[in-house]
Amino acid sequence: MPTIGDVARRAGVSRSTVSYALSGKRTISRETRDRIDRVIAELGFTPNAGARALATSQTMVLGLLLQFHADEFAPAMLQYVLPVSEAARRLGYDILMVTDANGAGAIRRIGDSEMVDGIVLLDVTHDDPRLDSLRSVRQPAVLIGLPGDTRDLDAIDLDFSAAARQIVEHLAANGHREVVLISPPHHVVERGGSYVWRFRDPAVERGRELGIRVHAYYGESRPPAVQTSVHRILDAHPSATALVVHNDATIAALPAVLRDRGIVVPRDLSVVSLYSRDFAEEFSLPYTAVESAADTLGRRAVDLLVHRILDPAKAGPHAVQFVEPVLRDRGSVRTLQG
Amino acid sequence: MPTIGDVARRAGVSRSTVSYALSGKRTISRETRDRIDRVIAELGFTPNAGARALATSQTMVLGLLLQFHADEFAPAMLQYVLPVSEAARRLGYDILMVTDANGAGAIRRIGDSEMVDGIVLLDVTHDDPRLDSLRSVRQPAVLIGLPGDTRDLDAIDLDFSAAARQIVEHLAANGHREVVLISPPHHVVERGGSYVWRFRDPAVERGRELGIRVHAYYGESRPPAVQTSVHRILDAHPSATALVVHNDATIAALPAVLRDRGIVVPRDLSVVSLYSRDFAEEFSLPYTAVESAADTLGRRAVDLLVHRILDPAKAGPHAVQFVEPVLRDRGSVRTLQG
DNA sequence: CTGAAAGCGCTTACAG
DNA sequence: CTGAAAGCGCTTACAG
Repeated sequence: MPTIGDVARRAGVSRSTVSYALSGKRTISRETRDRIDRVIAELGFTPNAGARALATSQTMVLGLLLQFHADEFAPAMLQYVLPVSEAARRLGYDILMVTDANGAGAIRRIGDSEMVDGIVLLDVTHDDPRLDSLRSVRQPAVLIGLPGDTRDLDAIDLDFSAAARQIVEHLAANGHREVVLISPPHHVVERGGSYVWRFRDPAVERGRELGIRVHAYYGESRPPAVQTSVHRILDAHPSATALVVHNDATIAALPAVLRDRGIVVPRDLSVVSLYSRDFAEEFSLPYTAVESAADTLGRRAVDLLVHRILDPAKAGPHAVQFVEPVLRDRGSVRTLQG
Repeated sequence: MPTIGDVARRAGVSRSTVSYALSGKRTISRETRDRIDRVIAELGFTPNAGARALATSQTMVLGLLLQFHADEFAPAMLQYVLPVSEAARRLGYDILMVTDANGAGAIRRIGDSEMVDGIVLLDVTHDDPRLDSLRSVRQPAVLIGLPGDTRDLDAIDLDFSAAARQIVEHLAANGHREVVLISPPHHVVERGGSYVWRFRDPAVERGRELGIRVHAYYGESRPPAVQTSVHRILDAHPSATALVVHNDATIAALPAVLRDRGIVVPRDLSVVSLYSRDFAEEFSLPYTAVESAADTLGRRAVDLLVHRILDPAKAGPHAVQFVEPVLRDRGSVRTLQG
């Protein structure tokens, strides 16, 4: 690979002039610039990223920390990865994807060695053991998800509470008085997946206010347990008129389960859920749903992070941002006669 | 962050001594080493990755090129990502994940700027437009998948031909004479997904040799088209005794489809497929299958790549490696009476 | 409008 | 067993 020195020599200028031509940080005469450009093209010169990082203290790389849980429905993860990666590229950043089982250690490793300018943390839990590392590291970070303590950190997540209220209100407006809620599997709660209770509790609460009984259950993460659990839950509540599903694995399996039971939606049962547009497409789900907007979350997380990297002062104090969910009516909720 | 100079000063030695203590590339007295180790721990020193890369011309990062196709069943992709990432970490490498729509340009970018020491290419097509870039770049690469022209490149893939023969032979051994094959969707062929014909053609051929009629069809990538296509295909061949599925979306939907038709496997129909163990678990699939071994492919691709990075001479000429598939009998093929 | 020089933080021959 | 120095390839004050 040619270096900036090769370009300079061949163009008959100094290395600094080539550098400034590249960065545009000072004015260069038309002819010099043209000559430099020509030589760069001839030689196929690309600046060495490591050297540039060393000189500028900027790597133009963001760390993306993922955790794969063996007991989880896999398609969920991917929904964040692509939007994050694309948003980063648009802003000139590459993505260092880190999947170490020891996330806290990995953060220190990529942070202290200055491999990245910032970090995006996925799949954040209530008591996430990675947060201390994150705070100990020079680089700013953005969490996707909501931990118990967000001190010194930026976080962004869907407003699950608002999502729950929207759904319950939609059901109330259509005359429903008894509904069943299927949350993510219980092990997600144990792991500290706060979105479980941040959705469930307001759903129950808002139901109470509106005179709706909400029977809350945990779902399963995989077939065939998913199917049998739904059967069991529906068997237990024959008078419920609607099913609220906050669990990807369950909703993906639902069409088959309902067909088995001879249930037609919304004639025999109303269904509302919470999933992303991508997910709905992937599994061709016909249900009214609050959109979890993984792409919006991913994109905004990156925007936030880059903003804080480039202009920490202007980024202001650390904060939690909640993304307002949008209910997309696909007609799977029946209007009951008073 | 403290630098190697800070450590040296505090330990009362030269920077080179600290460096050698870190790398172990020359012997250091017991006391000096202990002193250095203590100071490193005290200061929390971690070498700067950019500086090290500049000095050694090694970044200890591998590029992983992914392509997301909007028309594809998403869970497939993820199966490779984790094994690649874990294998890389075990060997001391991090992963730069690149999802640019313009893969060829991205390869040049991360290659020419020396951001990576090597590249793993996923989702390789027959006429992959990224291969020219790959050849133009200094770094070695390993493809997962098989292009038409592998000149100057290492590639690794499942031996789809052997997989097809194993399956057909398994059916033949159990007395089947007429079977239906569902391949991936036709757009995968158009995109140059050679694994489609590398499986289908030998299946048909081996069938001919063994006196088995193989009716070959393309599947769909999503519900509900997946389901209706299976119904249509089965309707067309009432006398077929077995179904061979080489399509993730189809096999994931199959349990529901067969239940709809009142078909019990293997009583009424035998089913054999081709998928990974992870996939089988994710969707709880009970079918006899040749395992596509995404984890083995990912791991061996990384091993190969790192081998070629560290010792190009010993790595020998570029080659294509085929991974021998293993048929895992789950009892979904019925033995027919002669 | 441009250049010479210092510096970023490492590694590694060269010397002793 | 250890150190002084050069060098990796950039950027950016400092000077003119």
